[in-house]
Amino acid sequence: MSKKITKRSENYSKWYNELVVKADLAENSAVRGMMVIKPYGYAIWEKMQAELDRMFKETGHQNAYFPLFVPKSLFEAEEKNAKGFAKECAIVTHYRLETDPDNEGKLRVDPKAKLEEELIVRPTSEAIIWKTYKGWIQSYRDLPLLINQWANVVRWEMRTRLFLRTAEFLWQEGHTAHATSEEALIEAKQMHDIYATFLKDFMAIPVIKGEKTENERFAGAISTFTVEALMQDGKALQAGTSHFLGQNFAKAFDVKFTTKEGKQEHVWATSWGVTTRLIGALVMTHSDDNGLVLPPNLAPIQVVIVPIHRNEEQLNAISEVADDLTKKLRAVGVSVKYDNRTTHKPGFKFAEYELKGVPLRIAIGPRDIENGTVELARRDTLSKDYIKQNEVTTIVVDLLKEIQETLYTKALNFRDTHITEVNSFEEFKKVLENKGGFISAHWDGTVETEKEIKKLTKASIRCVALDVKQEEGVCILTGKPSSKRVLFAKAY
RNA sequence: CGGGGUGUAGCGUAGCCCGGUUAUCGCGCCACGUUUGGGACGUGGAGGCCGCAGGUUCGAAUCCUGCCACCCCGACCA
Repeated sequence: MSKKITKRSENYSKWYNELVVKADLAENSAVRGMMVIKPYGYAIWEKMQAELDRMFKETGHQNAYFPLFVPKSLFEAEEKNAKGFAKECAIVTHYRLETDPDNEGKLRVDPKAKLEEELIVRPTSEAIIWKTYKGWIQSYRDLPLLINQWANVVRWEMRTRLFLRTAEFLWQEGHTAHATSEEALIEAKQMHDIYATFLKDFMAIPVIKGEKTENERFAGAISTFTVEALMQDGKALQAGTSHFLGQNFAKAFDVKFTTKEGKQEHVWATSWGVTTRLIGALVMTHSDDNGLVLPPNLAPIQVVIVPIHRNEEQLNAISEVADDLTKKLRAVGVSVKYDNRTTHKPGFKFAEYELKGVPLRIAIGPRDIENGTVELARRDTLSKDYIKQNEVTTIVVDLLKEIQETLYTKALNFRDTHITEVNSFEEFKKVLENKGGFISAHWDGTVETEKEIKKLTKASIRCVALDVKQEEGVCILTGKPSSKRVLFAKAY
């Protein structure tokens, strides 16, 4: 059995197997890069959704749902946005099939059923949402409008990658409208903070909060705030973005409101989103050679109980203890699975739940029944201990908290030791090649230089950190003056 | 779309250069029995349009042509 993961760097997709599979839709199908999220993977997404949704609602947002299809004329209304996504759109041109007279039992597109106007499958929903907002906003009393949508979007990327860049993905997209520029900017920053907090507290992933350069900015945005994470292989991953859109969309869709003073003004907008890519980030941040390692706050199963027995009599005695523990743990909000399958041996189950990243495992055998103990094993450290049955609940609760913190600390430590300051282009290339991670360097602030560095090294500017300190220096490529360092990295 | 690589059972593969019995092996799957404190063992069994189409040949997994798919690297991107 070769389920054990031997080489971490080889391919993260081995870890994904528990969570997701590539969609096997049809032979010769043009559909590529779609994924099927398995129940266990989807359960993680549901937990993420629940926590994010709670945070959104606590900050005054509401959920709504907008259509999947965007008429082309609507889509092209905001020019920059349309241009940015034009190269990766799926387009609906017909609405009916008919039996193919030349091909028994087959269907073909009915040429008479051509749509007058093509429909774009949303790559993002700004257009359709702003078209709708136009009808909802008349007065300053209608503002702010704070709406979020949980949806799927389609981006027909030339090259897809499981989890990180699938052709269809799930996400949430928030779209807000405000009376003033200041208020919109505060909203964009607030959501940026919420993402950083979510990543830290639930995913145990440390992020760098920063702003994107003009070159990396969202199409149609004035500024893009990003949370950047670092994966175990030294590559950076954009984990979430929040955009200040200015009045671009309000102007494109003519969304105006009457101020208190009776003046007509365009509204100010934000949009922000995170996607199923976060599951990829989770996997690539914490997992080890034995498989997934899930932070307790997101693990669908936090504790698994495995019985060890020779006969039915023993199993019954163990089940009694297991059921009791299950009840007590559930009472304090711990999700527990008692795996009493008799079709698999304990060793098999141990390996299986390690692969699935279950944070804690309790094994109960005849010896434990005699001694009033259980064996408790941690997924993160792979260490084991015998503890008293009557102490299980308190120890488990504490340990889940501790594992959550340990995972974060470990990831933070890795991240911090992989931010390297360099002062020359030679040094830059050397660090990039040998160590990876973020490279903090001076840059002259031009798009040309950024593109040139990317061309030469494949590294891009991930962000200008919000907490960056002013510091005189010279651009590592051009030698022109620079007032602060920016963070470069190779990215997914 | 450009460069490189790979398609053999659910998964991983041998065979291909040099054409020739019934296509190899491991995992997984099914049945029965013995097992169960770290991925059990034995016996028996099922499962294959050898990516697709065409060609060469007495004969093709193997040689030739075309196509398709997937993987890696670029351009694009959350």
